[in-house]
Amino acid sequence: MATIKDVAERAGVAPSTVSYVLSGSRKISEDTRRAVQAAIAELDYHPRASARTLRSARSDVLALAVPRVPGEYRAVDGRFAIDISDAARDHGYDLLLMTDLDGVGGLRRVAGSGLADAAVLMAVEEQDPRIGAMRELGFPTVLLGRGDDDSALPWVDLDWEAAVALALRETVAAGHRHIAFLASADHEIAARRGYAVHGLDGARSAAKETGADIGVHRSSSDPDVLGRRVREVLGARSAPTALVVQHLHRLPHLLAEVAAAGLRVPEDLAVVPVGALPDDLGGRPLPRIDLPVAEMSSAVVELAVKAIAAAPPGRDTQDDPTPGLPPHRLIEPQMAPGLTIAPPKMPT
Amino acid sequence: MATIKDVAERAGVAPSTVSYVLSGSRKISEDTRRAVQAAIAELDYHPRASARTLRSARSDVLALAVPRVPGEYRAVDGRFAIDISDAARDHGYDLLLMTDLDGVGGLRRVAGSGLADAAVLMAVEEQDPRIGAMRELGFPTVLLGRGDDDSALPWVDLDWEAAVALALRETVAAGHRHIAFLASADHEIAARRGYAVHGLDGARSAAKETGADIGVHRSSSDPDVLGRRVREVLGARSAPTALVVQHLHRLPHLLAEVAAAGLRVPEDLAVVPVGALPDDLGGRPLPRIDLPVAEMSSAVVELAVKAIAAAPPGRDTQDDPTPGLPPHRLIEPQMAPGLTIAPPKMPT
DNA sequence: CTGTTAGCGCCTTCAG
DNA sequence: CTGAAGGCGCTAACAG
Repeated sequence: MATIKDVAERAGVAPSTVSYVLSGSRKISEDTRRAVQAAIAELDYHPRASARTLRSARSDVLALAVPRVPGEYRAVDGRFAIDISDAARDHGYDLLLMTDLDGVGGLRRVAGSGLADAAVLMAVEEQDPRIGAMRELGFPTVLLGRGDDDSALPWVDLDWEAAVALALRETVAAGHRHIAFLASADHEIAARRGYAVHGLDGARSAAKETGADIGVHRSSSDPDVLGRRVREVLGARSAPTALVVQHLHRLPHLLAEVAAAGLRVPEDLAVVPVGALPDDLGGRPLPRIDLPVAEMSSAVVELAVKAIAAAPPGRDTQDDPTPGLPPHRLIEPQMAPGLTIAPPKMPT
Repeated sequence: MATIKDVAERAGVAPSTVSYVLSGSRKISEDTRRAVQAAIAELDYHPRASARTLRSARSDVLALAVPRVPGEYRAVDGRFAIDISDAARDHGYDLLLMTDLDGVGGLRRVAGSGLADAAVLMAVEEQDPRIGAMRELGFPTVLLGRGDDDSALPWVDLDWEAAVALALRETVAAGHRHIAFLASADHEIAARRGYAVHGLDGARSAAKETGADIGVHRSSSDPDVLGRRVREVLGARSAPTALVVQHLHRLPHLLAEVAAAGLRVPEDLAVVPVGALPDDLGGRPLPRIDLPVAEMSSAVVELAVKAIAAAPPGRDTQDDPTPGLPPHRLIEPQMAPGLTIAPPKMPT
């Protein structure tokens, strides 16, 4: 294991010179630089991360806190983990994956021990205890998904209101007049999750704006309940010609219900998912609004890096009066390109 | 940011005493211990990870190298990342997610800088350059999936041969005599990927053992090609009554083809996926062999921890003659409980 | 049973 | 333009 001293010796210079060559924070003569770099290559020298971190109070690591429900797995978590890792790398950071079953303990440890410089909190819930804990510690933290209190911490989220409104507007533009909107599940709405609430808002404003007949229906995580509601909606007297779906967890199940009702997609019923991951679709090329994972990941890392710059580690910025609101990024939704919403069979 | 010195001062003891209380590597009187622990709690003291690592040459971090194809995302990668993180935590390790687009560079850096104590390599390919690089560095490394050379590094994999054989045997046991086995895709077989090769072996041995008519067909990552082959198989004169599928990437597409051929599942055709993730199934309760992600994750972390213990960091063990073969874990496949394979409509 | 001390590898003043 | 020195926080070998 080569150290900076070994490199210096081999290059015939002082250790500090090697350090300066590495950091570039001082002018070094061309000859010296070359000698040093040759020595580095020959010895396969790598600076010890721990020594750097100890000195500089910066680890160049971001922590990603993934919520974990035992026995359950949400595909979106893994997807974001990978993309956020890519984004972090682009900014010179490594990513530490925290899947803590016991809530806030792991995050406290990582923050307190200086293992990471900032945290990204996924799947933020109302009254998430992690938010308070991180604020109390004065630890730079960014939320993926809006919390209830916009002034608390920086955050990034898809603009769910705009997304649902866009999907509905496009559906109307395709000629549909009777549209069903399948919103989030009961318990998500009851918990006033951001995406659930804002999605409903979007449906409301689209209905007002377009004047179309838009029926709003809640989903359910119980397949049986969901199936019953879908059958009700599709079997009603003035059945919808299009279905805009925000609750995608059971989309294949839902499509099976549609098929079982004797309806073909999209001839009899256009189906438009909102906030979709590729896996949600079961391989079907539906017109849709994708969840912009890469863009959200990039944005959340950018905010994390900014938060680190604003709160230099090593000093308690706890009593800092937070000059102004924390920043946020509301990501604009877009229809997936290259697909069009089929028109209704018989326009009414 | 409290240090061990602050704690010592507040407790009226020496810094080393605090250290000993923390590590438990020395007898400490009850009174002293209590005083120290009170001080720790009052100051909310956390040991600096970087200082510990610098001293001990151990970071208590595992690196997970996830292969990345730009613009592509494999759901299985995210799934394993989360589960391996859980498993690492159980062993006292944190997990660093490496999604390096430029191959072996990131791994070298993490290994050389001491950021991690060991690496887990996902989705190992034949002739994977990362394997040689890690061996050369003498860095503890474990493979998730078999490489071609079993003596190279410790590894963990599902026993794909047993899995395919089991699925076929169970299908035969359900009464089927004409079975189609949809193997891995052309390019996977051409590349001699472990799971592809071993899956074919399993089909061969099951055919011999049961005497059933088992047709082996290669899959394709091209949906059109796959569709054509499936139609051929299902439309043949002696059409199969069951389909055992190892290539799950396009399962929903495949099921759509089956439906388009006018066949109902499972009445007309039993479908049995092998090595499935929940997402692969599109919500359908098919009889199947699941990919045992949790078990594989746990096993891979165990081997990584053992590899660390065998190669104490800080000393070059490069010239160690590797006393005996590296360990491995071949995970035994199991049919998903609570589901049965439907018998054929008209046994032949 | 507890205290003192040296040093892990690096960076960054300060001197030359 | 380069070198020497101190200290980041912690642990483990030496005292006592």
